[in-house]
Amino acid sequence: MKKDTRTLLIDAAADLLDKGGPAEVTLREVGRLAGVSHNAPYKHFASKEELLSAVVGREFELQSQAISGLNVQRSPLEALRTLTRGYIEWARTHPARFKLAFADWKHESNELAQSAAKARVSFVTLVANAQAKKELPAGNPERIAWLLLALVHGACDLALSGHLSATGKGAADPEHLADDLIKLLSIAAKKRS
Amino acid sequence: MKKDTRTLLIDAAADLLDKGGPAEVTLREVGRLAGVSHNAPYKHFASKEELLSAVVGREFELQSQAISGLNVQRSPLEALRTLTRGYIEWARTHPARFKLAFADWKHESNELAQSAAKARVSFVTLVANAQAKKELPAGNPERIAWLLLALVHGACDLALSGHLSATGKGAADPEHLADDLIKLLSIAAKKRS
DNA sequence: ACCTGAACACCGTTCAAGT
DNA sequence: ACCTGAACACCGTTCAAGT
Repeated sequence: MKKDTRTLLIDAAADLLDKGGPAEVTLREVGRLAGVSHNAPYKHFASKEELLSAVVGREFELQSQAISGLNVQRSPLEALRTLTRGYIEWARTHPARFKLAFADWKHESNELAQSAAKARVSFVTLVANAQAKKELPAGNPERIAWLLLALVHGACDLALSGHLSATGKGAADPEHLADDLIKLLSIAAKKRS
Repeated sequence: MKKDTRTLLIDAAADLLDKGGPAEVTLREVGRLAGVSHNAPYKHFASKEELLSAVVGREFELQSQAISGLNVQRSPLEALRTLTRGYIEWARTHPARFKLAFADWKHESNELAQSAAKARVSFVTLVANAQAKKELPAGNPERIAWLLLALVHGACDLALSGHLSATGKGAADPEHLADDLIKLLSIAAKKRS
């Protein structure tokens, strides 16, 4: 099955992005890697920004599939742990895609917002499941989902930019911080109100 | 008191950055705003990246001064709340500086790392104070400081890139999420072990 | 020591033209 | 419908020269 030019262009852009960030993604090199001329991309994307947006959109799609495909774990809390691990893994292996996914989108495409939103719906469901089993405190599940996501995202972003490398015993990597928050949440869940 | 050229260049770069991100910061325009030629910046900075790095360095310096200048509040917990509010305010009013501060620094200057580290020392001290008054759970103060910083940072980053705008009752802004975490921490502090 | 003006290589984008 | 090659404007960077 041959890939169409559009897909080849996105593949090439993703590769270059991984290699050296958005600056490394030149339309000339993208075209070369895809085997077309340096401005063939304009027949598929209105601008370089739209091409990069397509790369990010595909990332969100993959992520939302990964979440949906999560096997039922021993407990909802365990599933949440797996989920955060996946997010951290993604940020570590594809830092440029991670950074770009949360960059400022001047022409914020509606399509991009939708694929991102889709990826988060399953996440909120997991939280609600954990609440039903009293493994997380009561309250709006979206709010708790945001709390978890914000922490994991922030820890990844700080780690990637080298702002989290504590020395010695204070060492805190994203995995540890995520576990810390989940622990705090389960403590609050067990507290009699 | 006349500002020297170097300061004028940093001022101009910061202004352009606020206006439209790093792409808007062209050395030609920086020079024009500073009243010098388009390549005079090269007599003060080795590259555009170093100029931007200087802008970020100044931001961290200002932040560390702001933390040090925090008046003693009614409680350490209240001081932490004020601190997070300041961070969020900074991210909201200068989103481009915020994003740039945590971008990938290819030539990660040692100077930049130091000014960032300096800004965090006072933060850890605040956490330790709160622990001494039993307002935060025991444990490594750095670890708890990272937890707070990661959450607030992540919430700001998600909010800026439009990934946090929940609809209706699930609405979560950085301030709410920060309060949620501080609440969770104080619950854990009060729990008998 | 600091600055200027010309020049170079590179890149995003446009356009007229080809199949 | 999709692609090509030339061309344009812009930008980071370098260099020889000025005070």
